This record gives sequence, structure tokens and C-alpha cells, in this order.
Amino acid sequence: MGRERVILGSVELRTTPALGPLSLARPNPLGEKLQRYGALGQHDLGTLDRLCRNRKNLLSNLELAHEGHRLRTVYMIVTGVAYRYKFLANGRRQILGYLLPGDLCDVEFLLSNYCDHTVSLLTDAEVATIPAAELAQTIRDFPSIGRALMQAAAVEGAMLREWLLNVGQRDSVERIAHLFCELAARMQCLGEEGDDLALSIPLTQVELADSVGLTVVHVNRCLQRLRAEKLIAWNRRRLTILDHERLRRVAGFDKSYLKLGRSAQLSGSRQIAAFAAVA
Amino acid sequence: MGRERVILGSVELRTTPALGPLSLARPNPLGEKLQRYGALGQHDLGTLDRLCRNRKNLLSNLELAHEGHRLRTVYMIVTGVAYRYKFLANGRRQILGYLLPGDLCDVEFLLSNYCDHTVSLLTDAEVATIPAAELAQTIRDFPSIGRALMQAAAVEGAMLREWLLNVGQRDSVERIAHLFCELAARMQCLGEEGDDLALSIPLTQVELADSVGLTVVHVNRCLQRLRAEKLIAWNRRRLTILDHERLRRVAGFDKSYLKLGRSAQLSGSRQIAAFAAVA
DNA sequence: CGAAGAGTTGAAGCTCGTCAATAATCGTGG
DNA sequence: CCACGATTATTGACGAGCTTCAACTCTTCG
Repeated sequence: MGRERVILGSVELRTTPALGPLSLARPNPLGEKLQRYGALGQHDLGTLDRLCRNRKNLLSNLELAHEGHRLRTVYMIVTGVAYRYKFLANGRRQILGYLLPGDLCDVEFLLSNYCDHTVSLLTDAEVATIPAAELAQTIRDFPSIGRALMQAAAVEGAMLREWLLNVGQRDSVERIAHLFCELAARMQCLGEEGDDLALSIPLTQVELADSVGLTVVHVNRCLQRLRAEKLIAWNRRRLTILDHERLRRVAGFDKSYLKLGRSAQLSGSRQIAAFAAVA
Repeated sequence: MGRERVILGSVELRTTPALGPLSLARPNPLGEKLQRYGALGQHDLGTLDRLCRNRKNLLSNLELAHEGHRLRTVYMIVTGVAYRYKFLANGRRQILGYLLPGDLCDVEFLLSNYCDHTVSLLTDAEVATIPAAELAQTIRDFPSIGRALMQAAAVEGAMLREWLLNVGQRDSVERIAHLFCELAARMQCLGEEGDDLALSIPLTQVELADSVGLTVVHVNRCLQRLRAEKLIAWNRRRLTILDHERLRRVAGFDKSYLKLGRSAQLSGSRQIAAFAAVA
């Protein structure tokens, strides 16, 4: 595969701690997120809190799920960042998405035979471990939670499609700018973005390259152009967006697909509403 | 947008009929497909047949769903082919996937506010129209159907991720070869592929280009190389795969993510099993 | 301090895109 | 049936975008 991997359970010496507000403890980001997708009562929220009570502090580079394996536990990111990726036989890697606090990894795995991609921690992270059976029971008992989870899955699908459009059709600078806009919008929604609009995600240029389908060298040159234009700053793996509006125009970014606003829960979701467990 | 569109309801003069066995009437491809994902009883299959009883013959280029609109009906492809795509502001288009007989367009739309992409008919097609409410009721009453639909959605997600890996990391010839392998595998599973392994999908090189993120001109040259290598033949929008095994190796194609085999229903899907309707 | 990781730079060249023109095919109407 | 326009496929010349290779710097951390 041409790349080293740290598998679950192995010791990892170098860790990359999350920077800034991302490392602050938060009550239950899953509940906060799901509230965007459907009105949840106190009972629902309490249930979600109980569901996420088992937490672990894990080091960066740990694999939460490995391509080809089966998953018995669902993980929810409490603090920190994770990311999904797939390898090609020749060692090239495509990053498929980033998991921020409140994101699950991965409901889909539960109903598939095996995971088709790998999920690793980008930073040290606090993670809630949710037994599959317990999640299933919760969905069975609380339809509004199931409904919100379905909506969350739909948004994940929309992100993936937008990502494909990005990699397939935009040029290098636009691609990178679009990725930055998406991450910034999601972080802002979490209240994780500081006043200076610095992203609390410690991305290396290698990861950036694997995200947008370019080489590190070229990504580096694109970043220099974005910096020369005073759109962003970059130091020590940390991005700062200097001119949000111009960056958005460069990227052709329209955040509506992320369904971050209040409006997300207004329409839709009336027809098919929730999972129900059966087995 | 730089491209003409044919919206639902408008008259279309030029149509592209599906070639070969694709145009044969089949009983209910949805039932056949879902059986791969979970054991369905006679009762389930009968229900699926009733669900798909309303059928329409539609002309190619018709839009089944338009980006930004809301959907009240779910469509199931009975015969023919459809495809999903998104536009960029500058008119560039990324094709996100192809819908073959048995595929739904799009369960996800039902629970989202609006569709984030457009779905159009590539060929003339027979389509079953399923009222959203009826589908919801079916899922509520028949958990095994809901479970199978979830599995189908999971496979769609896996296809999308593989597609992104393809566009992001493979070179031009590999990309095209991989797309061919995927389509061939799915068609073969439908029993739609003739002895000569000719695909019954009338693809233009423009659509190929928009699928893999290349220009038409370059796609044309890649096709010539694949033809020179005696891996494929191409005439009148019709692909024939001459050497399946070598094409597979060129593409680095591994069909396991498509979950086409019997094994699909063996493990998994025990935890969370089905949708349930709520509203 | 030394080693490893991350970022930066330059030179060279291949892949792929752009422009533009021509040929082949298809569908339609005369 | 043929002629026509529109779509699709093909070809050549040229150049830009991106990759590759390789070296070097800077930072991080033990």
C-alpha cells in the first residue's frame, strides 16, 4: 500500500492534538446536530445523552474503522476530527470526507456487510462508543431520532456528491477554496470557529492533496496563490480565512447543500420518517 | 448554464431508444434487486409488485428530478437507463451515477427538503411511479422491504465513494476502464448483457467525459488506446468489452463494493434493519 | 542535538485541455 | 429515397496545468 498505517490498538507516539476551541469539552454534539434536522423533545435529547455516555480519549491516527472489516460499534466524534479515505492498489489515496464533532462513523456500516473505506482520527479525539444494538433500540423507540439520523445521512450523501463535482470539474485553486469553504461553514455551525476565522483543523498539505486529487507540490503552489491574493493565511497546519466572501466567490461555494440553517427541519421528512429496528 | 435542458412535460423530438434486451418488458426489477439484499417472502414480493403497478413510458432526456425542486413521487426504472448529474455555474457537468432497471430515484429525496442534483433519462424508459405516501406505508408494514431498501442505499453510497476515488486518483485510461467495468458488472447482474458482452447502454463520449472528469477529445483518444489494445470495441454509442479480464486489471476493478453476489444478504443488516414511517 | 515530518522551490516533461476543422452518423422531412 | 441539419466522433496543432524528481529549509519533538 505504500503508506504506514496505525491500526486500532497499536501505540502511537506522535499525536496531533486538536487546536483551539475544538478541544473544549462539549455536552453532546450529536444532540445539537440532530436538532437541526428535526424537532427533538427533552426526552429525545436525554436519550441521546445516555446513548453517548461511554467516552474514550483516543490518539490521532487511530483507525476507527478499517476497509474490509466489520463494525460492532458506532463511534460519534465528541471533540476532534476524523476523516474517511480509500486506497488504490498503487498507494494513492482519496480522502472522502471529514468527520467533525457530532458526526457518526458510520451508521451505514451497520447495515452493510463490511465497511468499504477506512476512517481514521486526524487529531486526538474524544469519541463516544455506541453499541450497535443500543443504537438500534433507540431508533426503534424514538422515531424522531431515527428521522433526524436519516436526514443526517442524506446530508452526508449530498456532501459526497458535491465533493465529486469538486474533484471532477473544478480547477486546482477552486477545488482547494471549495474544500476550505465547506469545512469553514461546518465548523462555524459548530461554533468552533474563532473570531479570526481560523480553522481548528490541523490539516497537512498532504491531506489537502489527497482530498482534492492533486499532488502536494501543486497544492503548495495553489496555497501560495491564495495567500498572495490575501484570501487565506496558512501556518503550522492551520488555515485562516482572511476574506470569506471572496474565497466563496472563487470557489463557487453555495452552502445550501449542507443544510446548516434552521430551515432544514421545516419541510421534508414527513413521508418516510425514521428507521425502525427489526432484527 | 450553457446547456439545453428538457424539463418534465415538454415535448422531445429526438429520442434515444434503449438498445437490445434492455427494452424487453420485465416483471418487476425492484423485487429482483431487493432479493439480493435480504430474503423476501412471497408476500413482500407481491407488495412490491403492487407498489410498482403504475407505469409510464417516457422519452429520453426527460428530467425525473430537478436540482432544487421537491419530489412528491418516487420513480423506479423498469427498463432503460437514467443518470444523475450536477452542474457548475460555468456550465461544466459532473455525472454522479447511472440508474439501471430496479434502481430508485431517489429515496433520499423523500427525506430531504429538496434534491441536490438532477436525474434525467438517458434512454427511452419505462418507469414506475410510486407515490411517496404509499412507499412510506409499505416500509412501515414490511420491515424486510425497508431493510433491503436501506441496503440498496448503502450500496449506492459505496458506488459514489468508489466513483470519487476513480475520478480523484486514477489516470484517464484507468478511469474510463473502471467505469466500463462497473457498468458491465451491474448489467451482467441484471442479465442484460448479451453474449458478446455488449453494453445495452447508449453512451455518448460526451457523457463518458462528464462521468470521469475529462474532456471529450481526451476521452476519444483514450478509447482509441483501449481499442488498439483490443480491450473494447465502440460503435454507434455502444460499448463492447472484448477482454473482460484484462480490462479489469487495467482498471484495478474489484466488484465487491457492488454487493452483487448472494453473499450480500448473509451477514449484516441484523442491527438496524428497516425504515419505519412516522408522520 | 538529531531525526522525522512538513513545507518550499526549481527544472523538466507528460498528461490533458483548448481550439478548430473535418468526417461520420442519425433523424427528419421533402 | 435522398438531402439536410444536428449530433456525435475523430484528428491535428498547440499550450497550459499538473506531475515528477530532487534538493533544501523549517519546524517539531524526543
